[in-house]
Amino acid sequence: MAKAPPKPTDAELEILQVLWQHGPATVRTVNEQLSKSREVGYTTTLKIMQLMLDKGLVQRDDEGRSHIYRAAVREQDTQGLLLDRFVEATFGGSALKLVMQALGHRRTSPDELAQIRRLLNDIEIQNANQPNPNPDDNAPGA
Amino acid sequence: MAKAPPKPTDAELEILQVLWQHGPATVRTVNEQLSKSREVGYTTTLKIMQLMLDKGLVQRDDEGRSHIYRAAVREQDTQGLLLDRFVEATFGGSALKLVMQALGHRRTSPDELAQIRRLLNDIEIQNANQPNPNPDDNAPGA
DNA sequence: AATAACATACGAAATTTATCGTATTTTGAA
DNA sequence: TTCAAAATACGATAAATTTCGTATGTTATT
Repeated sequence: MAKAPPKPTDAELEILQVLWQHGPATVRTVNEQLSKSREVGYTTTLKIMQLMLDKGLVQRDDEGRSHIYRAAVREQDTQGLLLDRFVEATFGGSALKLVMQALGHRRTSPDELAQIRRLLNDIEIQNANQPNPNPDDNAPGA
Repeated sequence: MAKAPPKPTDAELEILQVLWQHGPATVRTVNEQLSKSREVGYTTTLKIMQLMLDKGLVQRDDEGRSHIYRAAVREQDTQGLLLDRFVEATFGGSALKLVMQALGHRRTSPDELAQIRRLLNDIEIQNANQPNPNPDDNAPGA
């Protein structure tokens, strides 16, 4: 079984964001996107993408003159992995604290609040339909 | 005006967590707490705490034989700072996506859901009473 | 074929972080 | 006072990350 790719670094995450949003792209395209927000040399981007290939974070099609890179990890999986680590390091493992901080200390639009309410409803429906998917979590009987 | 302390590193954050929870403490005490979850040498902890002093992340009382360190940054402020950076790096700046991921991809207890609902209610009351007190505060170039 | 333009490969430097060994200082007790 | 225990200070190393220069290879055009 192939080893799971490691946690991406900050620079790698920037590149993944571009690939997730844009789809498969050349080094040049990625570098142009990155250059919109900060200055970065072409060979710097190239090098990082080559390292990402070694780590299994991206795949590439190297036919033709320039190679086409694509993300080899999914956006949601990666965000989830990073979120777990972040919650652990910063909020002592409490996702609730994170959400409270995120919602409580910045402006949140009515539309966003509505989306979150819908999500809460969905979750509660899930909970109602499958109240105890992991019996070890709770005490039996009740 | 004194410069704001920088973003703490992972090891520094670990130490801050101890100081926030335990209150002012010696290097030895902090090191003993850290040693509960992983192996770390005394002088390693000492060194990091000295660097944190230079950076302004902690203060210390150096009377007596051993120095007493205390956090110089508040827990909520620090979490907020780190959260901002994390949201930017991982979710492209969308706090909504972060919350959706945090709530959607892990089990959330009914009690936690209730707390979040209460928070949503509070926020909407705030919004209704003071729809937009300071429009320039948020929203850097989207 | 020669060449300009562009692409990749690779080595190496600079930074940051984390770690720890050793030297020095302080303090309390013998 | 002398000594041992414990604490701090400091230097150095190692690993990871980021950066970029330079060498090399490829392609299309003239």
